[in-house]
Amino acid sequence: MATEQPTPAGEPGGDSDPVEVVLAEIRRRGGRVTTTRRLVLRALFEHTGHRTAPELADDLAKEVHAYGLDVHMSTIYRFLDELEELGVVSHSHLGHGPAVYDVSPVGHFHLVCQQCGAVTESPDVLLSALARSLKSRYGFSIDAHHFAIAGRCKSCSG
Amino acid sequence: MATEQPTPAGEPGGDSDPVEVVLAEIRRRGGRVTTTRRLVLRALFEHTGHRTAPELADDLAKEVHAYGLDVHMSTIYRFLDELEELGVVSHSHLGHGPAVYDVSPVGHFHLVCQQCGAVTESPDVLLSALARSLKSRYGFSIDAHHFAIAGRCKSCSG
DNA sequence: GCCTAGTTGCAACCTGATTGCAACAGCGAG
DNA sequence: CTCGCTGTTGCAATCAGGTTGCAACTAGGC
Repeated sequence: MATEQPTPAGEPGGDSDPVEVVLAEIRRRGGRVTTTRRLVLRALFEHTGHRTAPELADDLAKEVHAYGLDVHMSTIYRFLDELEELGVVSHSHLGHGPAVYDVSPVGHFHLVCQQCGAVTESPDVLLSALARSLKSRYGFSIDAHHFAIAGRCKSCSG
Repeated sequence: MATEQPTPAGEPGGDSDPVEVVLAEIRRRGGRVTTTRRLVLRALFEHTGHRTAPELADDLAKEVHAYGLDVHMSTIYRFLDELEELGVVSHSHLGHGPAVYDVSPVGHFHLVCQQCGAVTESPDVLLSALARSLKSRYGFSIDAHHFAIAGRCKSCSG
């Protein structure tokens, strides 16, 4: 196992490489570790920003060519699905194009009920589409840390 | 653009029907008023919620059947496009399904710069996707009126 | 009533995404 | 090391939402 691929990043010790961490988790769940999956994960983690499945496929097409492999869209979608279940990535739909996949956000923002004061945590990813819209339209950057959304929680909105 | 304005002099008879108001605006722009368009508009205004183009088409298929007409998807999409330019509706992409079209929101929310205090207005529609996500995931209803987003404006984020 | 320019129906096409299935391959048992 | 179970992949077919080019049609100004 963990046949260390010569990682270009030169990470000391396999554990710090998020790619290998995820692969280990997959294996623990009874999944198989394949070259394709390692490559998809690498492409995902390489660029911190969001990627679409087609973009991913395109990147892989180039990199993978060196291995004489061909990575199909269906494979990518199926794997991304699995990664999402694993909590490694999450996807959201922006505008017209394809869905974008982000490596799961660590942050969250807060929903505050104006009636009962209850606070609900929501992952930042729900905000990403809005954040991008506001950024591109007004040049406005949301401050996620100081960000709370006012409204009514489930039990108070009845 | 002359969105419907409540005339101080009082509403003359037929003008109160938003469908006819929009049709009048279309005609004034040199557009043609057709039965199809009247029906699409009626279907749009009938349900206040958001509708998808396929839903719209489905509704129309039934209603229009009485007129012996057939309304094509392409026609609906083209007309919705035009309505969007007119400012009558706006569409947004939620989840996986088709885009949803809403009769244009009247409201807007505020972007507040934490550094210089500048306030930017942004149409509520940018919030609709977020609002729906929060609603379906947490049952949380955003209060758009008391809603301000904190962050940095264009000039302060540099 | 005529003509022009806006509209419509239609069919072909595009992209993103999903599915069924046969072939393949990881990896643990033996 | 080999075998075989089972997860994974490639592929082609399929689906859905959406767009476009074009010929036929018609609203509405003259």
